[in-house]
Amino acid sequence: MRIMRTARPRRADAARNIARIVSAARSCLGRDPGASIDDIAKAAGVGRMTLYGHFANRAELVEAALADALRAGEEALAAVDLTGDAREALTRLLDSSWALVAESATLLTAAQETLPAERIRQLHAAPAQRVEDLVRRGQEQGVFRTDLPMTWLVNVVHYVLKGAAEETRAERLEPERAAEVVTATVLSVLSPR
Amino acid sequence: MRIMRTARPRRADAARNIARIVSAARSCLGRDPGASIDDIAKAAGVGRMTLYGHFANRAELVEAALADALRAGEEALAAVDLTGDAREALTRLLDSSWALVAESATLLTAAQETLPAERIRQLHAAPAQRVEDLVRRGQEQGVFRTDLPMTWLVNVVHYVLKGAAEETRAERLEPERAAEVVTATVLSVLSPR
DNA sequence: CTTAACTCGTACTTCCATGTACGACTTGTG
DNA sequence: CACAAGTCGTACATGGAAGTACGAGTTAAG
Repeated sequence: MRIMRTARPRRADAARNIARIVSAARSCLGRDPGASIDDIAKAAGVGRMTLYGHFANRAELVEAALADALRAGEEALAAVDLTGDAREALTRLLDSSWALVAESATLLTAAQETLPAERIRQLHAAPAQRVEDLVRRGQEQGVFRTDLPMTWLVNVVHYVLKGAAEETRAERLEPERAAEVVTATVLSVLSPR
Repeated sequence: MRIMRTARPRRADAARNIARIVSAARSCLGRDPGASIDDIAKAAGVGRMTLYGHFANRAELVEAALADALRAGEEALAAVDLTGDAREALTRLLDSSWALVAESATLLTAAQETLPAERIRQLHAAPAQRVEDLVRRGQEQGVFRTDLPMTWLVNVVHYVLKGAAEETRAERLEPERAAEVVTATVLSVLSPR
């Protein structure tokens, strides 16, 4: 996104187009990680040149799309009540996360091909921290296991979510059951032996 | 691989080159799913034209590489004792699978970008069946859960293995601990509540 | 040793996506 | 309404990888 150094305010139509482009990028890259700039511009109902007017290159666009998806996710997740029994809190968190992750799993793949790993890690810091805090709290309550590395416990949640997204896409798992299956699986992984 | 219709025997040097190419393809695609034909030919110590003499296109080559990896896997896994307690059998199977899957996870990604999903499913039929049989036997013994769909139980094993491979590559998980962590995780997922 | 099989360099065509350059047209905004 | 801001089509330059064509040289096998 073009940097406005001292804030000559952006024109309303430009702002609207940027929003449409980012949204189109999220949905196109969410379907096909290799979607071309052209595809995205078309999906946004905008000329390719307009797109280049706002994003200098593919990487900038992908980053904006990923950042937007994560921002939307943060918003939804901030509303989740994480107090009380850690297992129940995790269930609530997964219920809210499921749709989000399923939607953006493919987008993340696209990002991994374009953006440096470090940048992606930074963008994910907030949601990862949220899960880590919850897992730690569960460990202190004695309801979550402590015999595996913390990073693994946190990331395996992500892998299970991604797997479920793939199973759903391949129609081997009914979307209605997905959240339940994910929750049951993750709780099993986190429970002490 | 060029089809020999009525079996004029292949020359020894050609057979050797084919083997080198397939092996190079496995290792190149195992590092970078987007490796070019040229890269692979170079890694095999062979001219690009020689490669095209044996494989008409990229897809054929990728398929040969994947098939070879799976063939090697089958060989190793056929030796595993799957009798007795299903949990112990699964532990043995995972110990042997771990290195194999870690090695070929990226190759599989490459295949998914080139080959039709159906073809990949076919190639994986044997190993998937092996896991499924074992899970079913565990269920009959009452040591594995029955409240989640069979396809999920089978595939989640794969997702955990792939996840562990990624964690290892990112150096967030020590290779020595990987097998243990995978086993503990998978056993937790499969155990009844 | 003869021959067919195989190797492999060079050079070429094709294809596709990225990114740039130009310029005319349209539309918000003060 | 005037002008800057923004749109966007056409055209072009670049670059990388795929796959083809040719042909001279090399080598295995009977």
